[in-house]
Amino acid sequence: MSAKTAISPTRAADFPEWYQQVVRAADLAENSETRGCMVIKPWGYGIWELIQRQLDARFKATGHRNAYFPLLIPLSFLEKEAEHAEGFATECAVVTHHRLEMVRDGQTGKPKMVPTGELAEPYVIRPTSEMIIGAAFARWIESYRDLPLLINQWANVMRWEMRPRLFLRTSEFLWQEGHTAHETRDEALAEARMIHRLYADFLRDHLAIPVIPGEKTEAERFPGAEITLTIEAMVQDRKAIQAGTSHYLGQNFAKAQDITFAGRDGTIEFAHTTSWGVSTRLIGTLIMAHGDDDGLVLPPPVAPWQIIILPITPKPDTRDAVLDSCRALAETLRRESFRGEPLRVHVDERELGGGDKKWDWIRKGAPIRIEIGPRDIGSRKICLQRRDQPPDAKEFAVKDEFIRRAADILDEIHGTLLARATAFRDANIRWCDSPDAFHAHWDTQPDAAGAEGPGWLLTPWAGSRDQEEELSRRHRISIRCLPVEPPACPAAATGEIPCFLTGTPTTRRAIWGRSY
RNA sequence: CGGGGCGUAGCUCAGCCUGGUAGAGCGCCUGCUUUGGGAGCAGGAAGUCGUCGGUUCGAAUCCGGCCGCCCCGACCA
Repeated sequence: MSAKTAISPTRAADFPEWYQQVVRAADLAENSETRGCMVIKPWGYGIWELIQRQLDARFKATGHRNAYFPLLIPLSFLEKEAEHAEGFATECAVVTHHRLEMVRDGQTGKPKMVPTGELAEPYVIRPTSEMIIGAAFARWIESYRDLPLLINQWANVMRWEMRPRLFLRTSEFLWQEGHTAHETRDEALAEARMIHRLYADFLRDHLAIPVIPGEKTEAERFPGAEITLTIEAMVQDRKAIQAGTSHYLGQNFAKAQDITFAGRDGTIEFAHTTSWGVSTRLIGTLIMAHGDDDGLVLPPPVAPWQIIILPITPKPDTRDAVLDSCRALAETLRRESFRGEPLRVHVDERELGGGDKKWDWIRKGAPIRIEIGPRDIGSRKICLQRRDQPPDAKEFAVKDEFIRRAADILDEIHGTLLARATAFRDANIRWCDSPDAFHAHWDTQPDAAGAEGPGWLLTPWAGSRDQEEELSRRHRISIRCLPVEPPACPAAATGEIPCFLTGTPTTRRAIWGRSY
């Protein structure tokens, strides 16, 4: 087996660069001419379409309906909720004109387009849609009978980020944003928590990513929210990625926008609202969670093609027979199903060297590769290769046997990825109950470019916001969440014990880490 | 937005210090040879040297502005 890897540098040598190389090698996306914005290529967009379809089914199953709201939000809308406005103020793209005029350059005579027709009121390109959707909710909701109102939108949003990274933080990104209104605090909280669990389950079952569900501290909350629930994923450089959030907004937005209803006793009340979202950042998380030094590794549920059939055609005279056999196998496999959907199978008939094709699909992360050559037709055998195994690992299987097992193998691959990611995460969360150990943990870690970052700490925590922010600044970390349930962690104490910093007895736990 | 690095062929980069209007490898195209594997040989196509301006007889090369990318930080549901 060759020691050569398909991706250079390796994860260990330079993780950020490795990430970019995987995005390129797997043909997922590229930077565009527009600053901070990406072109999502078919293989990457195919992953997004699958995420979208499968999540959408879960939203529908829990009573939500899709709608669509404007891209442009009147500036005055954003001003209505002070905390919200302040939170997004520094990253808004603003539309100030509504036409262009052709003018000729005085010296060169070259035509130039200049903006003209200044708008009386500028528009903000939505960084999120609470305000424009809230305005609609205010019109739609009159009585308690109109509640709950459960709406979701699939859309693009724009946040003028200072430091973009493909998929992880781009200026424009694709996401879904759920917005709901409820009669009572309890109902709204139940909604926010239900979606929170739905996200955690989705990442586990569809992306093979184990997450830690928890609550954000005040310092990390969504601007304007009362409670922000988050799912936090650990990726292979041990950094945390906030993979999805679900907010209980209290009556803050209802009061700012007059979302009121006539209650059961006839009095006018403010609705309790929620909002929640996941974005194309999930794809970045996926790459960093499962990718290896040969490229992307896709969990089968979101692989645009789950099985790649590679015809081996060494001789022109057997070529047609091999291709026919491959196409027939693909057709048969497509009648099999994986989790209720037909298997997604592709025959790669490109006129390329066999090795080129094989490595192309390794880099793209296709879960299963099947090779069929002239000799296999007679013997009814296939050569099976799995992306959760080394590139040269192969198994010769009887074709009919494989057809029956295909979906199970995909499940197995999913299980392998989830188990690996879970083991990695659990091995990199440590219990910490003293300030000295806490500081030492962050201070002694190498600050290299490679995947050698410090793991997470789990601590008892009863500190103040100021104390949290001081520790965060000092070590360039943050409280990722106050976990709903503390993760498996050797030596972790349970029950009411002293806060590691203040000594105040507490049952609360915090997870600390560096994040993207 | 601060600090650092960079922008030359599709990709990775050399050339820049010591100005004289472009090179390599990979990839691509063609042909031959190979063929259970990221092949070999030969030939070929491909670049307004990020952009605008300045210095100069002459700028990829020197100087300045701007744009973009990468890393670190600040910021960031």
